Amino acid sequence: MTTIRDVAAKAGVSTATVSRIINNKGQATPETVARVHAIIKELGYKPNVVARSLTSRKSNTIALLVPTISNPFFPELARGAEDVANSYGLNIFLCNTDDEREKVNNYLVSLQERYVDGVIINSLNLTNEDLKELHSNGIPVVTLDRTFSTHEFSSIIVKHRIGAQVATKHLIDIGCKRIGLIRGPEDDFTAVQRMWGYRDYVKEFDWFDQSWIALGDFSVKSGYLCMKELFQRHPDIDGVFASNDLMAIGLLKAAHEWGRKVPDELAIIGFDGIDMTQYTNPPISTIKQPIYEMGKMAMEELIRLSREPESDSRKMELDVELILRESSMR
Amino acid sequence: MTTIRDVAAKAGVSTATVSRIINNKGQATPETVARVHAIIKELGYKPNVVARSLTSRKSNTIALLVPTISNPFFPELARGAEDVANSYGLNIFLCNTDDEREKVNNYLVSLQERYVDGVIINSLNLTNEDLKELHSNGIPVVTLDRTFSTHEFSSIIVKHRIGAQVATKHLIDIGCKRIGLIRGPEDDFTAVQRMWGYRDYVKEFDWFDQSWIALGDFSVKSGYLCMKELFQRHPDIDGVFASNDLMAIGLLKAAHEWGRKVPDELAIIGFDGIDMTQYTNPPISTIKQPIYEMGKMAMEELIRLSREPESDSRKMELDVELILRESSMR
DNA sequence: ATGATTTTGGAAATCGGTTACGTAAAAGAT
DNA sequence: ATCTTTTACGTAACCGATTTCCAAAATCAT
Repeated sequence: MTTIRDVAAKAGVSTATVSRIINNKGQATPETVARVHAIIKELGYKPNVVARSLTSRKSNTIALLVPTISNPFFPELARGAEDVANSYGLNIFLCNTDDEREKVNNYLVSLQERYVDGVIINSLNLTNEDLKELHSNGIPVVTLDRTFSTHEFSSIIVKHRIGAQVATKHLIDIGCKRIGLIRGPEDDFTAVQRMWGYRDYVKEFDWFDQSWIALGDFSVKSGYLCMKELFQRHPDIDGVFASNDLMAIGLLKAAHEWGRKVPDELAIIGFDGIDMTQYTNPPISTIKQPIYEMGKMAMEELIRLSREPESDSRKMELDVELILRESSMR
Repeated sequence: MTTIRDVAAKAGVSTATVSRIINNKGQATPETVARVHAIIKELGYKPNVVARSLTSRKSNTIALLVPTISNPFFPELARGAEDVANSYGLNIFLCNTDDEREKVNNYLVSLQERYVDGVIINSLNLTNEDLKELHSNGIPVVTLDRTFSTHEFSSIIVKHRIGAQVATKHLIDIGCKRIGLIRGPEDDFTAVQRMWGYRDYVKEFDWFDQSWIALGDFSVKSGYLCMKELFQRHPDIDGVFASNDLMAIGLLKAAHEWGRKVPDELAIIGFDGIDMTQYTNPPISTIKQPIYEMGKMAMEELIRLSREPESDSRKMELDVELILRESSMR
């Protein structure tokens, strides 16, 4: 391993000079600069990133906290973030929190110790205090799909409520008369938003009441179970908005088993826009979120924040898109 | 931030002593140990991991190199690895290589600079030299689904060929007379193994020739396209082994479009055992790999290697399991 | 009680950089 | 030609640990 001292010795200058030249701070004669660069190349010198981290308190590393990478929503997001990170020479720590308070906390502690340059976080069980702490340590944060009252960090939010409105309206438009909702977890911001979007459109119907809403947990299986529940409660159901695609896939399976023809007897629409929805039978209509884009934007925002520490945080809202497929074509 | 000096000062000892006590090396009076520990607790002192890395040349970090986390095979693997890592207090760098030589290379360089403690790698375009270099830097490596002649690192391999044999035999057993293969990329080790497994069983039939093999790239779309190709070449095809589940899903879609009833007119089996196969219509039979387990084992092996630097590397082979579902039930 | 051996713990170098401060030389001003 | 300002670069402290080497103190042997 060649160190900055080797370079300095061979170039006949001090390590300070070499350091200055590498980071082009301060000034130096063109000749010195050239000579040092030549020797750096000759020796194949590369600054030790760990040593740099120690003084700079930066690590060229970003942490990505997600509930679990197993949920197909997140790999896409991670990929978007990683692509940007990679192009800036940053590495990514992958952290699965399972939405558990303790894991979130452990990660937040260990990440700060490692001088991460920023954190992208999508997780329940994230407190305002966590974020304050990061902020006070000068670590920029971008939250995904969460809102907080404080304005010390940026966030990216998808228009869940509007998306859910579009989905519900679409079912109404194609002639559905009894529309159920399979919602997500009660403490999940996105699930709540999507539920409101659904309610915005069905609340005026006199058939509507709470019993048209089944409580799922965003897993395929829960979509399946919730659909069975809805069939039992309301044999006359003819349309369902599943608040994510995985549940829509489960729902579809339940519909087949129950012998309901999709879309003719039961129209279906999901939310997220994961790849798989186009390959089910029939393909499932969905409200597509710009997942990859979100990852990209989050990372870009983080990079911006770390380059301009004094700049204001931003709240961004992303549009969703209705993707029409066979599951809701009549 | 409280440093080791703060602790030393308050305890009235030197930093050397504190360091020794923390890492319990050397000896110290029980009283001193107790006092220092008390003060550590009192001050909430935590050793700075970056500073530690600088001297130890270790980072408590493992890198995971995968082609792309977007492929649903890898999140599961990553999750297995992360769970183990997390329980040992290690963090994971997620690296998407897209199987590109340049990305692999860039990562390998930057990871070594960061003193990663080990690398789990699943990627084509990985050369023996890359591995040698890691080895000479004392960085343990576990490769997944790749074999190399050198024995300086561990590897975990799934019994692809046997799995493919089981799959093919299964199709024969249920009465398929004309069985096609949708294989994976030519330079992919797993794809080649699975192809051989298929050939092992069909080579004896006189109907068999190369035209029963379509070349896919492990994506859903390519499964779809390959199936169309096979239908055109062999309208009498009545069974297909798709060498991964994503392609099986694409294939299923093609079968529907082509009006072939699955499984009665066309039996289908995939490979991998990704979650989604149980939710398609019909659910797809598959050869299940222990994906999560693989990630776990890889990480455990890596930890073993880094704790016992002199120990021998291991080559492990994992069994696969035939999962029977409707797509191949007659 | 004295010398030999073992414990305990401190001083200082080290890991590989960055940076505040200072000084000598060069450039500019009068 | 002299004084001031600027430029170029070196010295040394520092980031926060670990570790080698060594001395003082404690324990043991005779």
